[in-house]
Amino acid sequence: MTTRAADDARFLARDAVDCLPDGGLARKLALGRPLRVKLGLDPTAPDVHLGHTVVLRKLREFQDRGHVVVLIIGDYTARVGDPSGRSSTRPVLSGEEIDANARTYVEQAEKVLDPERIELRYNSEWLDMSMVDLFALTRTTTVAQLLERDDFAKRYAGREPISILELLYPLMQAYDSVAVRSDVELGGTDQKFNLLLGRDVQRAYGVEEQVALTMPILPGVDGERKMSKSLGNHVGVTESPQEIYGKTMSLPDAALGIWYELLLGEAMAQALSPRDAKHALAHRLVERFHRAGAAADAAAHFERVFVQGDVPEQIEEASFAADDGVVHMPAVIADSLGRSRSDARRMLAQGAVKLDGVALAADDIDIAAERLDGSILQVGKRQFRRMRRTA
RNA sequence: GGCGGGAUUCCGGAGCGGUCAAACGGGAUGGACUGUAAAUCCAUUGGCUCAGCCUUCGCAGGUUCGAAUCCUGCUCCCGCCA
Repeated sequence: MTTRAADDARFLARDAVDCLPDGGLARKLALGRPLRVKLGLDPTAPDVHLGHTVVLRKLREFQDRGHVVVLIIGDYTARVGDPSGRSSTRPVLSGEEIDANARTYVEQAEKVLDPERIELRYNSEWLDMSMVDLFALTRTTTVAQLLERDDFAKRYAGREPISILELLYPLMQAYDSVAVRSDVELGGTDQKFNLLLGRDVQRAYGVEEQVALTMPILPGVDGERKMSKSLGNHVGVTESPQEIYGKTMSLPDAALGIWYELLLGEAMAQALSPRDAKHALAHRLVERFHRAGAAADAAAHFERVFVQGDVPEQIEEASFAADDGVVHMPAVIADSLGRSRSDARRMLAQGAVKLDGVALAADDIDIAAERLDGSILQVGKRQFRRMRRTA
């Protein structure tokens, strides 16, 4: 029993950065009951991306061993809004928006998690507390403790503003752990402080302390910075097979190893060339989030459009009108691609516009409608429209 | 409560009476190249009926032939002292 717990603990913590305190996870597992493994979700950004799946995959491992995942929708915190001053525009959301976002989030998370072993909770359930209760919560922690957190410490030292509300966020998150009696809380390494604070606060409330398990941060498609939607380097799990495949292929070779490790949970086969390894990775990621066969199609699309520089199989249609048999290209490009006309003119001037694969000259501003009708308009490398005349 | 600093184009950040649609960096887009939507190099980056015109520099007024730049009021933000 105890040996088994130790083995399980070793397995579950194998790719974690921290698993605190030492031996804590094995002790929890030795209790022999299903553990409550907590993950907090922010319902303001309902797009689950590959970075999130690192933690979700870990949760899944717990589920597969009979434990329960407690997903906490931070609806109350979202309603309060804006934790970091003006910097990150985090709008205050309405109840309906939060509900919708939460549903979307869970739906997407279930691409990785086992829906049968999820307990879904909303933190408004317990955070909508009285001042007296809030004071009790704030009494558990000192400002000095909160200032231990890296970003607070930096901003405090640099005399940058830190709002009281922001200081309260870690406490609220910690209280979530009290409320759901979590045995383990997961997060990225950037959550380490918050997860540990959860232990302190649980202890203050006389609740059994949770184990803090942190997973490495997945770098985004730029291979450098952490994957996040706001940095625009993310790959969403709901994106099209083509997008997932293409974005994965754009990953710098240097980041390949980390992606293999964190997303597939295995080392990259050394025998493969970076190119082949990346294709294999892209293939498996697409398969994970889409129907069987989608990966092969995406690979074919990639080969065709990016490697061969060819036209994709599926092209959106765009219509144009031409009263006098002549069309004004800047207007057509602007209308069909959603750019401004000035931008369209620049594209023309730079030779970025092709009609059926043939580049238009910079002075092809007005062209015959017959020439455009039925042909494929291409702007840049990857925007294609099949043109149809309407008038 | 007192004193001081600030609000600029997608972001950061110059500019401090004309030569400003506004330096520079980031991002984005396009081109070349490539196994790649990577890297690198080059170009573009407010709008338009485009050799010109129109709208931008927190908001509202004012001074001036002329203002992002000066003045007044307002809004918001930040810091210091108490």
